[in-house]
Amino acid sequence: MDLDAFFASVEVLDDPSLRGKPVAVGGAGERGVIASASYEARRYGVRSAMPSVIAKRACPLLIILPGRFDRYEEYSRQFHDVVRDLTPDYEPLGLDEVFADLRSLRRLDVRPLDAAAALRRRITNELGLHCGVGLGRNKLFAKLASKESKPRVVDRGLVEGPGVFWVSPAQEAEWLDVLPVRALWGVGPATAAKLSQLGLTWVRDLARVDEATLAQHVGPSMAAALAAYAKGEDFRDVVVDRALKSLGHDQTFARSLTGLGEVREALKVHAGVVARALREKDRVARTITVIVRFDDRTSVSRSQTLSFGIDDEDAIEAIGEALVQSVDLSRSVRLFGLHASGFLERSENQMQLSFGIETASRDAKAGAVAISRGRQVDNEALRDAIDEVRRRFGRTSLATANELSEKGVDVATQRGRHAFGPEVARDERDTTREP
DNA sequence: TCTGGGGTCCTAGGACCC
DNA sequence: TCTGGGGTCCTAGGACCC
Repeated sequence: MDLDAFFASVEVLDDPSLRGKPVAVGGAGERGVIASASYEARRYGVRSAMPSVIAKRACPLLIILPGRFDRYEEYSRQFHDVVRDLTPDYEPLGLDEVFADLRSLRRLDVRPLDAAAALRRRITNELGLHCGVGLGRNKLFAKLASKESKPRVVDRGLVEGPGVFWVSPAQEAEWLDVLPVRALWGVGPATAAKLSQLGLTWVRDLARVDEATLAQHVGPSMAAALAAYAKGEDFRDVVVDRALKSLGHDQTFARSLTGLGEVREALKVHAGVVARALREKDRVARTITVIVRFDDRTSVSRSQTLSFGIDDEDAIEAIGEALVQSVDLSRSVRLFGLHASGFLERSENQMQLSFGIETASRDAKAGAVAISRGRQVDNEALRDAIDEVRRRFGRTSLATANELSEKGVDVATQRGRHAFGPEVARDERDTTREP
């Protein structure tokens, strides 16, 4: 099941004056891309993943809005609530899509086609959104069916989709027969090119090569998946409650950064974002990774794994600093990313916390972390209060003196007064909240 | 026309342990 | 003296999905 033009549709719901207009969500700048486009925009050829510059050219009146992901998450939760009423056996994929295992409906004597239609009605009535449902014997056919359920643009006009589509077992073979390999899960541009070199364009072509040969070109894992798909088989289960494995923050800059100084400034901001995300999700991370992409779009990454988990900005920044130092920054940097992985439950980390300094001294580059860990314990109450204020009033409602100085506020003259002004206090995206 | 940001998974090499 | 085979963990890079 997946929501139609999700981000763009939420924007239209929240601002009805956008209804009927070509709307997209994405980055509007020179380096922006489209994340989601309304059907009106799609009539002009606007598609997700398209560079915004191209989208504007295709559709000069296109309205490109920045994403409001907190809002999309609210809708996503409601979407999941409706799905959960149907079955608890579902697996979200991003914010706007779920795979659901409907076998439990059999016991209740509910037909999947009826359940799907009822689900669509509820999504429309309760959320004001539209969604398509694809039914099939496994994820492979469900996904194909879901695509078929959607509205389509034909000759610049919009053609309604059926809303619910079922690939029945009897039809599976004929569906596979006309399917290009590129349409399969996991086959992107690179794999499609490799397969093309082997003369494999269609799914039916895959059936005539043996898996070992395939594996030499695309690896054993991909080969096994492709061999299965060619037979209409799909070994992927619907996994309920998939655990989060990593989180991070990447930013492409409108103007590339040059030199260690500018990268350090980005690192500081990123460390704050990642640290807050870890705390919000109640995780501590053992591995910190930095990613640097240069103007020629080549990337390098550096990572370090500690013997204990961290979740505060000072520690993450300290590790990030050491990692950034090991990157040659003589070329300008279009993207900087900071990621955290190797999660521990906070309770699993307690032992490490009390032995933090001793443990850290065994980690080659983690001296700085030991210091900030000591400080973290002292400041935990303050930190939690800061998190809470930012959660309620927006990320920019509080700023450190350093951040204010960077914004040009003369912190020294502000002592004894509230050292913030409207330019930093107000989250520009949300004017309904008064800090 | 020139490509985001949130993620997951796979591969390959090296270090290390038993 | 030179050596294996099973396994885990870490690092770096790449492909892919929404």
